[in-house]
Amino acid sequence: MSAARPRFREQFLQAREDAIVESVNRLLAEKGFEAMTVDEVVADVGIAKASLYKHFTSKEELAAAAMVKVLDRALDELARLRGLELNALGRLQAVARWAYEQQIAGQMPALPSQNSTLRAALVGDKAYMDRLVQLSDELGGWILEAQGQGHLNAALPPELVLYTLFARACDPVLGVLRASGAHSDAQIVDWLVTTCFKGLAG
Amino acid sequence: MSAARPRFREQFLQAREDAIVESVNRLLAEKGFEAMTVDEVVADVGIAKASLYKHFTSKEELAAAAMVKVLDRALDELARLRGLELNALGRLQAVARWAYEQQIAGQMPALPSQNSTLRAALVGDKAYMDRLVQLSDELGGWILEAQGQGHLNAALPPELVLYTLFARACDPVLGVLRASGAHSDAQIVDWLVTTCFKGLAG
DNA sequence: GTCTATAAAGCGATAGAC
DNA sequence: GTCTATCGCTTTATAGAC
Repeated sequence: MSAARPRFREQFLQAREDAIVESVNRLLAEKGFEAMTVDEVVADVGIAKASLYKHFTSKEELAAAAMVKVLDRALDELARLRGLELNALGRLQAVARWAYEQQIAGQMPALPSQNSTLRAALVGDKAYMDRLVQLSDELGGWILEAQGQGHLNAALPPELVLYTLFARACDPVLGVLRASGAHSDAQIVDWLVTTCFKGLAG
Repeated sequence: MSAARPRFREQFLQAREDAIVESVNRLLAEKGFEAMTVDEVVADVGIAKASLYKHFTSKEELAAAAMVKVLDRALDELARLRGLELNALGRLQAVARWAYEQQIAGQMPALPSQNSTLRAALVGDKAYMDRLVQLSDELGGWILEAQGQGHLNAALPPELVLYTLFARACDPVLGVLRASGAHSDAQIVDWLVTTCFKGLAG
């Protein structure tokens, strides 16, 4: 163990890890897990591949680190929303809006639900699972509250509502609609929040 | 050109191609485009890889052939629905229901919207594009009709409704809800059709 | 057209010098 | 810890005999 200025060294390494995770987050949002290569990540950060593997032992662990970060941002947003004067439905709609805005900003990593080795790495990651459970618990509470107030369809199982919110956070409709270039980002987000909660019907 | 029983030979080759496309369709529905390997396809059909490449010149072309088949099935369903006594909204809901049932049956191939080489192969495939345009046109007409009758939210651009229907056909919510094992397939389909058209709100 | 065998390339991960 | 160089594996695609 070196004794000389361990603080500086520590901070430098932490900053490098943050840079890696930030690149991974952006690349995952851009192209998804399978299309993202470790070579791209290291080229983007400007380090050698072997250096990256000193910080993270696998590509899956990289993705897990990015997911931890996005879950932290989501939990921060939930905390912020609790401080506002909104009912449960309003908070849930605000969460959906936040997720769409993250996606527009290129900050919403997209992971394939099919990849088994990735899923195994995620469920084995305590930092990830803890945050996922906490997020699900808090949202679950809001869902029950909104259903009790008659603001959410009480005939739907809360888990269905929760899964739907998670799925809509990565809704590909946003991307194709945005690529058409015919509407503003704000307009698109409004429409998507509307269709999520009120559906397509008139 | 051989002159001996060309009909039989032709039919045999057609049957083999059909078997290939059927395998591709199932594997695409199971694991998606990137996770599906050509080796799996040929192992499933029981032929050599070089034989497959005599019928299809690339993995992308395989996927396109599977998409043509599923679009044909969709167009057949649209023709069937036109013969029923349903208004435009009812037909659109029936199409959504049909798509969910295809997904449950493992017959709805899932293609990544990000893969650029795949997209290029698809837009360059006339058979695929013709069917996609025809399907979009017919659904677009129903959407306008339902909006005119006040049964669909007329404030939403028709393209948004169309993209949403396409996206919901591959909605991952169905898979995770089904994996939980707590509900019947019919119940899940009903819920998803409801959330698609009426949203989560009560 | 179908087969066996192999080429060609991409990618995740690591060895070993510094 | 970081680098260069490379391993080892997977996967797409093809060559050449039959």
